[in-house]
Amino acid sequence: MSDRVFYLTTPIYYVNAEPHLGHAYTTIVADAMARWHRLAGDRVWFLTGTDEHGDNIAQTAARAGVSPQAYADRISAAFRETWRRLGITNDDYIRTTEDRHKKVVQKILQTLWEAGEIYLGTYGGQYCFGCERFYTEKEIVDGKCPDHLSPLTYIEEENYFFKMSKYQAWLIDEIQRRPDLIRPERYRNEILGFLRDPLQDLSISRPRTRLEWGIPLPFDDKYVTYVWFDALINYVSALGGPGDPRYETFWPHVEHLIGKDILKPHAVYWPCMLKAAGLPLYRHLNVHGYWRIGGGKMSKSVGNVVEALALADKYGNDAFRYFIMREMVFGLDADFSEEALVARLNADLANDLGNLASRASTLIVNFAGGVVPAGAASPEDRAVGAAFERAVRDAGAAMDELAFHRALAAIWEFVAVVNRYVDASAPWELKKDPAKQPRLNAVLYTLAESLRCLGVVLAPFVPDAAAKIRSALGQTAEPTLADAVWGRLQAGARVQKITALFPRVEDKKPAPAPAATGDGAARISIDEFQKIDLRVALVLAAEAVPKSKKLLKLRVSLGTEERTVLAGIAEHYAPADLVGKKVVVVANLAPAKLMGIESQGMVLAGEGGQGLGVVTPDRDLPPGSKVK
RNA sequence: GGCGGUGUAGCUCAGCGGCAGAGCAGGGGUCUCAUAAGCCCCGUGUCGGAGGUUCAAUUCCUCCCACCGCCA
Repeated sequence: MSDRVFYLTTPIYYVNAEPHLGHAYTTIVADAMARWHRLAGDRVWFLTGTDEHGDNIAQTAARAGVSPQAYADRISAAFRETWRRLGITNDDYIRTTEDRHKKVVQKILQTLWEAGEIYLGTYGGQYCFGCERFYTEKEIVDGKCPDHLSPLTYIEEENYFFKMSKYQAWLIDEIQRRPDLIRPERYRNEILGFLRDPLQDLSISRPRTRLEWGIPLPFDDKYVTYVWFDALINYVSALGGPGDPRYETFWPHVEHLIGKDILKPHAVYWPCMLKAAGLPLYRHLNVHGYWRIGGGKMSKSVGNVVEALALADKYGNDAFRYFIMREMVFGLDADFSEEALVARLNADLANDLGNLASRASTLIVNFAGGVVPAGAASPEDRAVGAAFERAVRDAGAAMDELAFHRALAAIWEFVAVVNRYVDASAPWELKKDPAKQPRLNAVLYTLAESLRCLGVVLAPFVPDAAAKIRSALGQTAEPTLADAVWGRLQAGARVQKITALFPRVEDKKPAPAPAATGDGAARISIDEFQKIDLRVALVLAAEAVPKSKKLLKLRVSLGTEERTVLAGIAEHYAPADLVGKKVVVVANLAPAKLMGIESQGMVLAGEGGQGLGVVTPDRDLPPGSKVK
C-alpha cells in the first residue's frame, strides 16, 4: 500500500454548452489517471464540476425564458449524466452555485480585502448598451459593436482589482525554478513569453446593476465576483477550503488538468491568487491540445464535437476511451474521425487484444477443461513474464509524464508478445502428443496468467473489458498494481471463454432495411425489447429530401444531443407540421445512409386506414426522456 | 508586425552529427487454438526549399516557403 496522495482536477465546465468531445477528453484522461493511481494504491481525490455564473448564462437563460438557476441546473445535470454514461469515477462534483463554494470564495475574497490585496479602481472602455458589456480594441469592428454594429460609448466604471502585478517577479521565478510546473514545455514557454511584458492587475468584480448572476463581494454587496475569482477557487472550495481535513490532506498534491484554451488563467491568475491568499501552489498544471475534426477547429463547429461524443455510445465507452488516449499525444493537437476510431478499434482492440482473449481462454477451456493447470515454466514462459513486467514499468513511467499514448503502446507491446508466444508454442500441436502434456500445461498456465495480468493493468484504460477478463478468470477482488506481478495466478483457477470483447466493426454499410414485421411478428423477450433505446425527441427542423418522394430530413433534439433522422413520412406530413412536435425515436439504431444522408435513428409512426401518424407522447415530456 | 512551434514512407508519428525507423494501410506467404483474427516476409522516401559549418547534416547555423499557436 502506497502512502502517496493524488488530487486531480478537471476544469469546471461552463454551462453555456452541452457536453462535447473537448470536455470528454479532459475528463476521460483524468479518469484514467485517477484509476491508475487508485490501482497503484494511492489516496486519490478526483474532482470535476460545472461553472455556472456570469453574463453569458444570465443572457442565455433569459432568452430561453427560464431563471439562470434553472438553466444551470439543466446543463449541469447533462454534464453529470454524460460522465455517468462514460463511466467516470469522479469522487466529487462541484457546482459554483452551491453554498459550499460561495462560502469559500467569499472567505478568500474577505481575506484578500483585509490584507490589502484588493482595491477599488476605475476601468474605462468602449461599452455597448445593447450587449451590456465592454469590448476590447481587437473585438471592435470599425469602431462599432461587432454584434449590434451600433456605435460604442466610452464609459468609466468603478470596479475592484486584484493586485496581480506585484506577483509577476515571483511567478516568473517560480516557473523557472520548477521546470515541469507547467507541462508540456511548450505551454511553459508560452507563459514565460507572456510574462516578459508587464502584468496588469486583474478586474474581479462587476456592478450588480449590470450583472446580478454571481457571488456578491463580501465587502461590497453592490458588486458580484467576476469570472476567474469565482471559477478557479472551485479547486479549493470543493475540498472545504483551508482548515478542512480534506483540504489539508489533498491540496498539497493537486494536479490540474486543462485544455490550452484556459492556459493563462491557470498559469498566471491562479498562482498569483494562491500566493496572495497564502495557499501553496499546485504541483503541476497539465495542459492538453485540441481535437481537430474534419480538418477544422472543433470550437468552430459545435455540432460535430457533440456528434463525436455520440460515438462513445455507438462503439462503446472502452473503444472511445482507448481511441482518444491512444491517438492524441498529450499536449499536442490531434485529428478526430470516426474512420480513425474504427481503425484503432479493429486493429488494436479487436484483432490484437479481443482475439487474444478469445483464443487464449478458448484454449484453456477446450484443452484443460477450463481449469488452469500447473506447469514448470520454460525460458520462453519466463520471457513472457519478463515482457509483462517491462510493460508495467514502461506504462507507469509514461503515466507519470501523461504520455497516455505511450502507456498504451507499452501494454500493447506485451499483447503482441503473447500473440507471438501462442504461435510459437502452438498448444494445438502439443495437444496431439500425450507425452507433451507437461509442456502444454505450462503454456496454458502462461496464457491464463497473461490474461489475468492484462485484466489488472488495462483497468484504468478500458475498464469494462478489463473487468470482463478478470471475471472470466474468477478474479473478484478489486484489481491492484501490487497484484500485477507475474506468477500470482493459482493453478486450479477456473476460466471461462471470453467472447466478443471487442467485436470487429465491418466496413459494410448497415443495410437500411426497415425489417418488415407484418402480422406474424416473431415473439421477443423483455431483454430483447430493452435493447431498443426509445426516446422522446423534439423536432427542431424538418425539410424534404430532394428527389425523394417519401423521405423527410429531421433535425431532432434528444436533450443532451442533436441528431439527423430521416423519416419516410413525406407523403403524410409537410415539414412545417413537424417542427416543434415531440416524437419518439429509436436512438440506438445503427446509422444508415439513405439518399446520401446519414440517418441517426428512426422516427416511430403507425400506419392504418387513415394513413400514417407519427407517435407522440400524450403528456409534455422533455426531449431525451426514455420510452419504455 | 513580434515571439515560438511544426514540416521525415499512402496515413499517424519516432529519431536529431556517423549506412533513414515504427505502427496502420497495401502486397505475398503460413498455422488452424481464435473475432476471415494471429504469425512470418516485403519500404531507394529530393528527411519542406536554398545556402553554410563539418571528414560527415534528416540531425547544428542562416535565409525562404507552408501550416499552427501565443502576443500585438
